[in-house]
Amino acid sequence: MPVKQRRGEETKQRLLDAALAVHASGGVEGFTVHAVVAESGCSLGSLYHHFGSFDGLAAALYSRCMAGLLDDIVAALTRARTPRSGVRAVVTAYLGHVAEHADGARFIHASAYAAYLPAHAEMIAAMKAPRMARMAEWLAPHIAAGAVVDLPDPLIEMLLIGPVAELSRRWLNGADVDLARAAKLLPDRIWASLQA
Amino acid sequence: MPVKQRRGEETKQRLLDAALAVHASGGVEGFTVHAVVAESGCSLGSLYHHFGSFDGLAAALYSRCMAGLLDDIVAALTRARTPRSGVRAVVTAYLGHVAEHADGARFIHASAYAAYLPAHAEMIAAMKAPRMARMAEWLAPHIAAGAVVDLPDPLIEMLLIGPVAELSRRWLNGADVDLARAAKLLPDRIWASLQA
DNA sequence: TGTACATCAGTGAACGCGCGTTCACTGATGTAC
DNA sequence: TGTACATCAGTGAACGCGCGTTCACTGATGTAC
Repeated sequence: MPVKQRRGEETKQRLLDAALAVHASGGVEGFTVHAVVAESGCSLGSLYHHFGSFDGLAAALYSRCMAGLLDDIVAALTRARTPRSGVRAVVTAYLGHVAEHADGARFIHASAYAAYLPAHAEMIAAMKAPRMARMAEWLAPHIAAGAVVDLPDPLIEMLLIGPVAELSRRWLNGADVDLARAAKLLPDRIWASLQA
Repeated sequence: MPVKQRRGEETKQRLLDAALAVHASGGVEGFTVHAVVAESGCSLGSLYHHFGSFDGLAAALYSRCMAGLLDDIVAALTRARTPRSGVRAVVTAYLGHVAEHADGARFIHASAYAAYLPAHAEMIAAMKAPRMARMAEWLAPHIAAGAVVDLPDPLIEMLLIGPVAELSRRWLNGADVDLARAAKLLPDRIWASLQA
């Protein structure tokens, strides 16, 4: 049986950290294996040893960033009781995460049309599925009780996440947007669109 | 004085058409000068003669696609009288445009974090400004009359466009989404979030 | 406890491919007189 | 009307750079007995 060594995990994390830093400072254009390796202090061979390919590293980084975002949202949602406070929790958790982890959020958004997502679709789906399920479980009783509109599957998510995601995208692109103010004003407006 | 020749404009359009086709079939990864030139039947030199660089061509294509989308939205909005019908007009026009010009919409969305947008920011801003102004003009009296919520600048746009943009992104990425059904259900929900 | 050994982890020079770009050139167009 | 000529438009082989990847190798770790 294969016996993993501890330092291997440390090296992987160091490479992922370096990749995020390179993407944050150099954008999609500066995001290359050689730049990541130079930033990390690890060797090129180590990167390939642990991730198999540069796309593999990018997919792993996406997965780590997205897990962080979803975990923050799920945690906030779990604390909420009413659907209205649930909407507020999701919106503020999303915007708070973006503000606090701007580099990770930028990487997530910039990955939208990248080839490494379809290439590692199963791994990413496995990461997303349980977290999305917890959100759906939270929401279901409120839909059943008639408090939240009963819409075809993705539309509720679109109404809830759409405005927040679009706003984050602008802010991440350097537009002059006040996230804190949006976190105060948007929840009630979005709740209005979801209330039955 | 420089005298432009007619065939120049035809060549430019042929190159832009080819670029869109290449992006549609090969994605961001297949989107290269050589692929575009091969698809177009024009020469590499012609591309550089007219666009200066490959980024220049990409920016011009983005501008053409975005102008098409905004023109459709503005035209639909102009026909509407009430704010409620205006919201419906924008949502259906956006989704209709995406369905009918999927390649162009995909190029727009995939360009979000590309380097050629900041590099040609003035040209793109010049294309957007008058169209955005017409939408703002349409909306202003309804805000003044107290029919639409008075929110800080980008938030109204986020509430209106966010869910639609996010849904389009999913559909363009191949998710199983019913755009026609969304066009029927979303407008009233979005209107609920904008009504004062 | 200590030594042998299988396997994991790490190294970095070298490679080949394909990218965006250049450039010296020919051909087409439209204006001047 | 016809010819000269300036400029626009189009051509494609060639170039160099930087990308992702490979590979033969050394070193570290942890288990077996």
